[in-house]
Amino acid sequence: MTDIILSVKREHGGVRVGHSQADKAESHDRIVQVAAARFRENGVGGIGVADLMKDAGLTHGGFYRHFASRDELVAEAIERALGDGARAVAAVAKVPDRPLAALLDAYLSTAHRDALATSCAVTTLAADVARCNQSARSAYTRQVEAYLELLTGLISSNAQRARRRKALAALSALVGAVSMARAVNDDELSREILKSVADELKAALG
Amino acid sequence: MTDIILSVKREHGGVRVGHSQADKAESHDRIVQVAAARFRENGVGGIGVADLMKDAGLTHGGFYRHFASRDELVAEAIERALGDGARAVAAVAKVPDRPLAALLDAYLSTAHRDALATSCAVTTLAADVARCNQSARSAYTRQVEAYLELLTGLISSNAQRARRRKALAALSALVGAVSMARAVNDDELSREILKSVADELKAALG
DNA sequence: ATTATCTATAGATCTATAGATAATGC
DNA sequence: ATTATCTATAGATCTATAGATAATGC
Repeated sequence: MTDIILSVKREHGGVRVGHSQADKAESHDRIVQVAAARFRENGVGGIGVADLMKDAGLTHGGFYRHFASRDELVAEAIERALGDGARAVAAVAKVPDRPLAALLDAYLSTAHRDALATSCAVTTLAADVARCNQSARSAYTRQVEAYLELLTGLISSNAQRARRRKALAALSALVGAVSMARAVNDDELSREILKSVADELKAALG
Repeated sequence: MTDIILSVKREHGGVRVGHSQADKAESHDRIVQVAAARFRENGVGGIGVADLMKDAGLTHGGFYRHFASRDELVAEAIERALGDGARAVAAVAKVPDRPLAALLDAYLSTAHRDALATSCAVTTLAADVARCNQSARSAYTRQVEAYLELLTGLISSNAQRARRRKALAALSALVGAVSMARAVNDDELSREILKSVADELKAALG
């Protein structure tokens, strides 16, 4: 509704700081974005308000003009993280040639395994979300359903029920494979997990 | 080597407390056991030394005569949690009739989904272990290999390589299914995930 | 005048340590 | 004498708040 005006930032305490409403919206967005990344890297409990604000280029005292509590940021950041992953997956699924294989290869790549900050939150934040408030869990549930619809559409099978069941098994395998591939400290085994699940799913769903 | 003598506990500060070496070994074991349970329930960072000691019936000051640091307990407790799960799975796999189906049904039961404190650490602690020291990650890796050997032996297929690949995909699906079943806040979807993966795996591996 | 951010700090909690207490075990 | 545990506390860290500062926007 209100126009977003990109205002020039001014000096304050030696650091360029904005004070307009547009600046505030930008700051809010930046805090959520930083939190969405750092929560995936360190776990939801693994980074504090002060460090998050520092990462966002702000001081931690300003935090509570943006959020009533840390929990409020947690809810927003988890929804953001889930949305980030959703967009990435949707993009891959639009590959013209063999979208299912492209999706499986991307999800089960070492790049996805290692890029925690931008990784799929359905895997990376599963344990944290299970201990979270209902709003975060609802966002997670919607994301799972979105993945299932996407996969169901890409699976070649006659019966709708069989496709749904295969999609559930495939999504579970993706989530479990990346979880384990990150936890083991044997890189050969880690790669074997990713490769085997990719091969097995291609055979089962192709 | 040394005989474990169960000594009678004496009064101390109004609470029965033991002071023998056997008592110390018991205390140590109890702390690790409590931690293995609470870390699975609350996450490794979700409970402090004082609360763990309270749960073990001790005061938190005594902690550092048992462990050099909290991290040392984390390593021991994660190994314990992994071992607990391994024993439970091995027990189910010894069911005389259709051990594979029994294993899949037990792992994918709502009981296992809900019993966080005693649940399989390969699923429950995956994200925490990924951020842990090498000793915890080595224990996790060994446990994954143990599950794979167990599953490989239960899968009916000719080629050894195919069985190994199927075992990797099956274990991934188990881990992912339970992770998601815990995080979603829609019980119908949660049960559908568990049931569909059980059906799909039975069809793929039977 | 209002407000977005900053500086400073209160209060809670957490890891770790020091010294006291009461038992064990030679 | 040694030691397993307890009481008490130091020091660090974390969430949240209060009041100051410097900008926006009427």
